[in-house]
Amino acid sequence: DTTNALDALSQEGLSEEPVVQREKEAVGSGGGSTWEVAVAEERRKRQQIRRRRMRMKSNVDRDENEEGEEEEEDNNSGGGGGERQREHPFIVTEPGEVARGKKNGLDYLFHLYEQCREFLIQVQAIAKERGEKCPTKVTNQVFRYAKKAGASYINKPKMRHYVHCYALHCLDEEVSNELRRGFKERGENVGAWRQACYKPLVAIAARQGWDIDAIFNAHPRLSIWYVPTKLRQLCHAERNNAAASSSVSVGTAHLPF
Amino acid sequence: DTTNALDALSQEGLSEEPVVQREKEAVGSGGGSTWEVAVAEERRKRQQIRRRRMRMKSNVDRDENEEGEEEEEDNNSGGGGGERQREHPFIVTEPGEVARGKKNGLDYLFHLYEQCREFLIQVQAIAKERGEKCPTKVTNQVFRYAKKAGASYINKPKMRHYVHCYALHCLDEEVSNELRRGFKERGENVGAWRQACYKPLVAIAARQGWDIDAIFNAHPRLSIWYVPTKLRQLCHAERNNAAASSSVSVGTAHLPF
DNA sequence: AGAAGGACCAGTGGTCCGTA
DNA sequence: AGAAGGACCAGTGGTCCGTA
Repeated sequence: DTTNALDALSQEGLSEEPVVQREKEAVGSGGGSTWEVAVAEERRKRQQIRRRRMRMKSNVDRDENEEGEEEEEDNNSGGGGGERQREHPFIVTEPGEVARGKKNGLDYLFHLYEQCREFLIQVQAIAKERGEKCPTKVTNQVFRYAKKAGASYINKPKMRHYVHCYALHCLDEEVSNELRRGFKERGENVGAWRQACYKPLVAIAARQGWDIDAIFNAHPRLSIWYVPTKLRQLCHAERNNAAASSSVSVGTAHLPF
Repeated sequence: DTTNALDALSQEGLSEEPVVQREKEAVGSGGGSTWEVAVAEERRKRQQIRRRRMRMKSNVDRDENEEGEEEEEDNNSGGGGGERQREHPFIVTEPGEVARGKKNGLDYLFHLYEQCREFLIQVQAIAKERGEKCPTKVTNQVFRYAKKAGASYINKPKMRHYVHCYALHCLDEEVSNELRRGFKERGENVGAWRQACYKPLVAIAARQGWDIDAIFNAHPRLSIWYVPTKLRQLCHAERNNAAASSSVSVGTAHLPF
């Protein structure tokens, strides 16, 4: 069937890329600024803790090596033989286009969401058979099941990262397709395309009373995914903006306070 | 309003009862036996761990007291002034009957479920206002909110313990009321009444295709409560029993294997 | 620089079991 | 003996950040 064809298409050859350094993540736009400051502070604190822990850990590693032979330098094999390989990174592709080289396309990305749905359906069937609690969403349990079933290329951070892109694909395939074509043409990277998916979704929410949860739940393939935090926040912020500006235009006719 | 009247009714005077010893809990009836053995073993292991931890903890307590003055004997005040008092225990009451003495009646019990619903509605309103994730069930968050709002007599273990009793009250008030009258008349305790609530619920499930989750979700006041594990298990076990015996009666007409 | 995902963390559902 | 509930625990949703 077509499912496995797509799988095979994107699975040959896995990547090993060079390393550079790390950079601070840019803060997303479009929210209340005091809130963002608080978030940034919190993040800074955690980073400190993490770094301290990290340093301690590497000390321990060194200590554990003190006795025993000298390790070969530049040895990155880490002990065992089969290091788990990463998936190829995504690139922006047009609908129907297959990614060339060590890349995966967006049809493949969306296909992963369909696969998760199938795994959920299997988990649900098993739960019902056993009379156990039956998940309605793609939970940790489903990701675990997918891994056991051999779909090691499916993981939670990745799926959560692109949920809103899949949402746009479900809710307005025309708009989604046009966005892909535009971003491909301009040679934008996946991150830029991903960011751009938010805006049309907020526009859809605006037309439907801002209830993004209701919008997700009304769609049979989308209802099994948790609404991403950032999308929810954007809808909320934009609703407030819209309300504020409409109340200004109303308010000036009557009284501002 | 009537809400506060009921509250006041059950709040005067709090209990201080004598202490005896502890006993092993009887295992519930009506499930697969190999499974129950496994559960019992698991429980035994945990008990050992817990007891060991307990012993260590009381050693530490003693050590911490070593320096400092001798404590007065039989001092159970524990340091501060306002020890938190427990609620009066429930007794089986008829519908409309108010419990006498240091007891609470079952109308009061069911009233607590209505109060939780009101707290949930408030939590939902706040979440929507803030554009945050909106709970559909009575979650930890709701219990925390209830406590902060001063309803310290509401707590999770208690509410979860009697959910199925409330379910029967919601789903078939006639049957629920008759059960209460019968158990009161025979002078049964709350535990016995609570156990007896399972059977009519399973009968209701049997009539509706065994889907206890669907039954809970279809009822507006019940849908906000998680289906209790034991009720789910009983429905599952009974469904299998029913299927087995019907397949026997069918099987004998054709072939047993 | 951009991206994939191991691994962490705060707070959850669930309920045991020391306590009154 | 029967019951109320503090407190624990395994596994969750969420996502950071060291890694390729």
